[in-house]
Amino acid sequence: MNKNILVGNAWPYANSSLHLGHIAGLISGDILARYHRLNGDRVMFVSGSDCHGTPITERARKEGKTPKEIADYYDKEFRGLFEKLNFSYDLYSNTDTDYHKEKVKELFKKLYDNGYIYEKIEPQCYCEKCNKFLADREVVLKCPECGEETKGDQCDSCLHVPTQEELIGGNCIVCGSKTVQRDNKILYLKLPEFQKEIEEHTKEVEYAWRINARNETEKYLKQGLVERAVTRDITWGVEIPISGYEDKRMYVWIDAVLGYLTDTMKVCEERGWDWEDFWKEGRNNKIYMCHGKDNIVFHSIILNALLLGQKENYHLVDTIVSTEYLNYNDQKFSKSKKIGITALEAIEIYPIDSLRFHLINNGPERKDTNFTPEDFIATHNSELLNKFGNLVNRTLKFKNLEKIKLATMDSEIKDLIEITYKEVGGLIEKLEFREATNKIMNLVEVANKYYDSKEPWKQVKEDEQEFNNTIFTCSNIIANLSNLFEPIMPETTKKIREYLELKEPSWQPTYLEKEIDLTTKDIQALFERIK
RNA sequence: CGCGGGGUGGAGCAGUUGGCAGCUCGUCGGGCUCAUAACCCGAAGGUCGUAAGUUCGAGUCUUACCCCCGCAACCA
Repeated sequence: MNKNILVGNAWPYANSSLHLGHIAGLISGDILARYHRLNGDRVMFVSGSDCHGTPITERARKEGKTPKEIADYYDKEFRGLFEKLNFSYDLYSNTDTDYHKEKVKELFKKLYDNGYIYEKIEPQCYCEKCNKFLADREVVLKCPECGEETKGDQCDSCLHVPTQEELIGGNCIVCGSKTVQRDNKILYLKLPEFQKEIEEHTKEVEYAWRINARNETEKYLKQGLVERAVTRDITWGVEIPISGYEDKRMYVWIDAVLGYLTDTMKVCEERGWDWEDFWKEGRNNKIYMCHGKDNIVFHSIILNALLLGQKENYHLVDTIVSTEYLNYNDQKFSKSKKIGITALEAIEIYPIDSLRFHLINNGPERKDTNFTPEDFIATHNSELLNKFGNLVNRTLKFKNLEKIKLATMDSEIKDLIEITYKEVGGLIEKLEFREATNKIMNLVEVANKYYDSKEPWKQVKEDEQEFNNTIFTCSNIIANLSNLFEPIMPETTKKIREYLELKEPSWQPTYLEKEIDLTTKDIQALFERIK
């Protein structure tokens, strides 16, 4: 009955610090992973730092460092960040490990042997002084459209994309000397061969996708898939396991998306599990991929093509969890303009669980949303502290209350709790996390209303049994909130479990089974007011 | 005609197959005193971007138009 669930979080590129927008997308993965674990599913939640590629190489050259130094710096930063955010990864690795590189080479070789990767000889810009082939972005030329000086991949001023002919005679971005044309060997992935299979698979599963993923993927499929070059003329990256390509490296997107697979293999080796349970057909499994909207086609098309090309009965990606963008005070996050804050800065000044809650409850699920410090503080103070925190306080710190005694649970509340699990679970599986948090908050609100209607401050003087029923019912609501909020606010729910002496959380109604002695406990407020 | 997203009470958003316009925050008035002045009740506030059309009936369908935001950059 229980499923094998693979949750893949996009591999952040180790070239700059992550900001809140990245986290707003990646938090989805942690919600799904935690939710499925509570459900008793076997979960593999993986990610890692994407260390290779041309941008890091360029930057290293400019700063006089090695690409590895740059990648290592950010890899370390990302690890610290995700740990503080309590992302429950089964493995967070990076693309520069020997394990990853070896496995990727095997997978690449398989594609080649199966005929999906083939060699093409094409003339390309070559710098005789630097002694290397240049990528488009490494060629400087005068834009034939607007006349501005620009890089060869796209004109910064008029957005014109130069043709191959227009690049002829451009200059090398490094040494400035005039380039010559020379024949180069390039390996291409035959994406068109997978058009039909990917179309069919997409049709089958995309009802569960975010709308932007459907639109974007359908657009590419409609245009018809085109071949993609999968080799690059750089020295920083995964080697090409084909003879004659010793001086080239793999296109980063190929090795990065295969990281989900190599991470799974690694964890399974360590745990004695069968990695194929997560990646092959007929294993009662499901694959989620979580990332921003610009990553969609790499997961919905390229990764699936790489899996199909193995010809080994791989299970394709089921669900694309693609978020829109998060803006900061109505502007895009920008380092140079100093707009927004990095994730590291955010976790220094804001409570982690409140930040997680706010990024979900205010997250860019269907359209770009806006993060402002004022909104965040409103969420923290008004929603979390006033409603949820206060409910816990007014119950567990009721004046002179020494014990939560076993009593009779209000039956309507009991029904509501049971319904809430079903509804919230359904919403999470439909990727409607915002609505899921609203549903849980609804239970909090009902609890506060119930509390007021019972007036326990009167009951305590007039009818002890009724008073005990009220406190017992509220305590049980809180106990269940610790389950329901577990995917969203793991630190807070852990505190509640300590207060109420609850065992491991799970996605089913939980009720106190023994008296709780409050006199021995130091009950702290769950949230502190931000002023 | 480049592509895409969006315009709903002060703010942020829901509104599935067309059927009395909802939620959270904020504001105002009242209640309570268990609680971190938190909680509860009530009220005000919208001609659903504009115009025309289809319909017994449109926020929801059709057409035209207006406005905002992405799609280039260190950036998801």
